[in-house]
Amino acid sequence: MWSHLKEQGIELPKITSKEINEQIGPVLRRMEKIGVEIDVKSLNSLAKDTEGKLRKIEKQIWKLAGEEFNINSPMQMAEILYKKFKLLNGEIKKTKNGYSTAANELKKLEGKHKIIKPILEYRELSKLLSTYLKPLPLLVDEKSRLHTSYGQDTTTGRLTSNEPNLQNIPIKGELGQKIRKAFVASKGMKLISADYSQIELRVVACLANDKVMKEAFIQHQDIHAKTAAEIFDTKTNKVTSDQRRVAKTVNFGVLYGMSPYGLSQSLSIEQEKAADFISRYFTAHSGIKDYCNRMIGKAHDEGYVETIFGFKRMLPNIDSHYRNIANAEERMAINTPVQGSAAEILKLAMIDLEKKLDDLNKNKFKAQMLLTIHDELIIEVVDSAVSEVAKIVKETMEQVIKLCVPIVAEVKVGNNWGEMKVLKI
DNA sequence: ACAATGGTCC
DNA sequence: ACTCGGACCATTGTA
Repeated sequence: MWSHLKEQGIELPKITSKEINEQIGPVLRRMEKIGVEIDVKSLNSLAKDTEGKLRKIEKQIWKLAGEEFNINSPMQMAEILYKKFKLLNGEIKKTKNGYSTAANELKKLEGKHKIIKPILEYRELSKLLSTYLKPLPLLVDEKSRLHTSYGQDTTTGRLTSNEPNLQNIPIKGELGQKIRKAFVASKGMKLISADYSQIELRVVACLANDKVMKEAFIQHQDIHAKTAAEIFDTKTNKVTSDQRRVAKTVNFGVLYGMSPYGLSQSLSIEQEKAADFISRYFTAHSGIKDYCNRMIGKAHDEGYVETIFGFKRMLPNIDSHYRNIANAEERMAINTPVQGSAAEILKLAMIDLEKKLDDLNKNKFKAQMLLTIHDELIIEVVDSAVSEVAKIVKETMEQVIKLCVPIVAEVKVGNNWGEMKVLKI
């Protein structure tokens, strides 16, 4: 399938998706067993603070609503907002049973009623309280370490994490940051985080052999700014931060097989505008356009698509006469090879790194992998070996496979997961 | 026990 | 009219 990659100078390690998954197994079991240390006191203290704040906001919301109701109930919330206050402005999405009260929809009403803001704040805090602050401290072992379980049963080849899920620990917002800070290195040790920079876009640049995108990565350009220049028809150095933000969404959209509707929703713009962005994007990136058509064609012809190491995803409904079902599988046809190949690259790097750390630990213990979060690794390392290990991690990740563009991993170090400093290597 | 809704991450 | 890719989990409300 991907034999054409060789002609681009890409060298694939001689290994199959199945072998990667077999070899990553023991690595994952070891990471599960080791676990990650949590500052339980800090989480408990944050939980207390947050409970207090929630009680306050709850009262405020009830006062504005003129009655007491269960803020956690979308049903009761819709009753208040849409029946009592008639805040429907014509652009609120419907759910199966009524009008949505999802945050995205409520934001459209922020200017219309004072109750919206505290509701959004309540939602954020109560989410973090009930999903992270309350449960996590109950799950630590006698050494205050938290042990997740990694799974491999996904449709794209990504790993999963559950009981607890450590792949969706908050990062946004003030409280989110504080929660990350409660993931700490043991005494005398540091955490190293290493994440691939735009690995999926680099992968698709190669899968699609897209001239413009390849050039951008080879020259280490700001890919989102460059895309902004293309779709807004301006110079890269004249791109505004707003234009760049839009372009970033467009670039993500590519990976998801974007439709004008989907793009318009995530950018809160008109569909016509979104369609125009997409059209300009595909004009600038004919390689990507061809790639999309090739994957859809393959799914039609063969019934599946696959990653660079041969992980297959069946797409049995690609010929459905229900356009929405067929369209959904077309998007999967576009996304799966990208997301899946990127996942395989990180898994390969983990297999490599495990061996190197084993060697390093032979004489004296120095470092161990703790977590994997799709394009990121968290490693715990003794203070004295930080720079040595950081270098090994970065090189392992960047050299694990030769793509048609450079692979870049950013390495950071800190005493906890919430405040890490970039390491120049 | 289960579906619906909503929200966190990459 | 089309309701963007991949996961896990909490809460509500009904069965």
